[in-house]
Amino acid sequence: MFVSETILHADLDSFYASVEQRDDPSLRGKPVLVGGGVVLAASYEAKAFGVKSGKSASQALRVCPHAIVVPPRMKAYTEASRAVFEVFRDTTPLVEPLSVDEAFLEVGGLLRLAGDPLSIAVRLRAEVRDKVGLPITVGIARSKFLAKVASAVAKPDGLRLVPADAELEFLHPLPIERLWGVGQVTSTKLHAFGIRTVGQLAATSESDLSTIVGGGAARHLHALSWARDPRRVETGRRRRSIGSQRALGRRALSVAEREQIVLGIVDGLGKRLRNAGRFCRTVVLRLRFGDFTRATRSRTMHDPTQLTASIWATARELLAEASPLIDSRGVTLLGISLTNLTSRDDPYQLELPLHKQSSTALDEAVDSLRDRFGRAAVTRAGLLGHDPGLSVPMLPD
DNA sequence: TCTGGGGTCCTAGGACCC
DNA sequence: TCTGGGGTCCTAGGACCC
Repeated sequence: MFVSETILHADLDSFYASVEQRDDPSLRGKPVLVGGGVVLAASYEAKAFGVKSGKSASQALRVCPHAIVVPPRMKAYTEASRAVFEVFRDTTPLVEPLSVDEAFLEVGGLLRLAGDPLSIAVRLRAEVRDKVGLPITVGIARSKFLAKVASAVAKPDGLRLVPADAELEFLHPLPIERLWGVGQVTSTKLHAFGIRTVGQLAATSESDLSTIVGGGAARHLHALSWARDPRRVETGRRRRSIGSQRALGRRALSVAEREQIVLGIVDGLGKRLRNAGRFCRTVVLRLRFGDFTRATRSRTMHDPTQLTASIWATARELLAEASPLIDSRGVTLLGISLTNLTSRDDPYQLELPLHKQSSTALDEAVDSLRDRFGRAAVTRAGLLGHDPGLSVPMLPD
């Protein structure tokens, strides 16, 4: 027996709201909104009224006046997420998390051990329901993209398999908004050319498409519309950035107040960095203004760091440089992102143009490397043996 | 009418190096 | 001395997703 539909996309339904309904029986079967100023999650009973997450709570209450608003309990969601991922990893070691509430699972190698993907998915849903008490939807297909579309179509509390020989039948009638990468902007552009369904997009040539959305997006969307998606399930993906931000309201803040806020953010990020055993090299200051436009200012440091003091020194410089911008436009949000993340054991690539090095220059290079990595780690012969670069373990801070 | 907080990926120009 | 082409890194902005 050979099965090609081996990728599962597992997605918890209205995650935060489902946890609230699980923990408070009086909320079950009722429209529930999680969040304060903004709706973080809406139960399906609320979604039936057209409530979407990301909208303001006051807006949501206008279309769904009898909705019950509850404050978020992040700890409970983190714990629920951990329990669900435990079920995922009991199912297969090949799990690729996408967020707190969804993941891809590759189950192709489990045929003898655990059965075909459909029965694995049935069991997975039952287990999440039994052990964690939450509804979960699973899509099954030959590719990540189709598995994700399948679960989106099957929601809530559903299961959907897209057979390999019926992919275009399934895909082409769907609206273009189902494609990964089509949001508000792209969908408006495509609608202007009469392209509303995936089938219509597939019938448009890639070169015509590229005049509407640009070359990169055209290639990507055209491939997806013909169900071409070669990406495999990856287990070892690491976070590429961490960040934190604060909405400030409209009141003008003094320089000291702004610094206090950013220092608080940096302090939290430094702790997260150290807990994760990671280092950053680039600090990004994020700003949002009264008219909702945004700006960023960034600086890359010479050496990777996980120390709050080093990050703060850079963040403070960026903040000072952005002062004129802030004073003239009025800032309503301050945030910091840390990128260019590395770990202690990542190899650090040194560029040494050896063919141009004089003997003296090489000696100097050896000395400076020994200063940094220790005498034993670097030899002159070792340097000459590597052309043009040298990999040594990174030893930040 | 009013827009939170956490992320990913892509593009494009300029500096710099070979 | 003038010239080209290619590659990488940094910065800024933007679209998109949950």
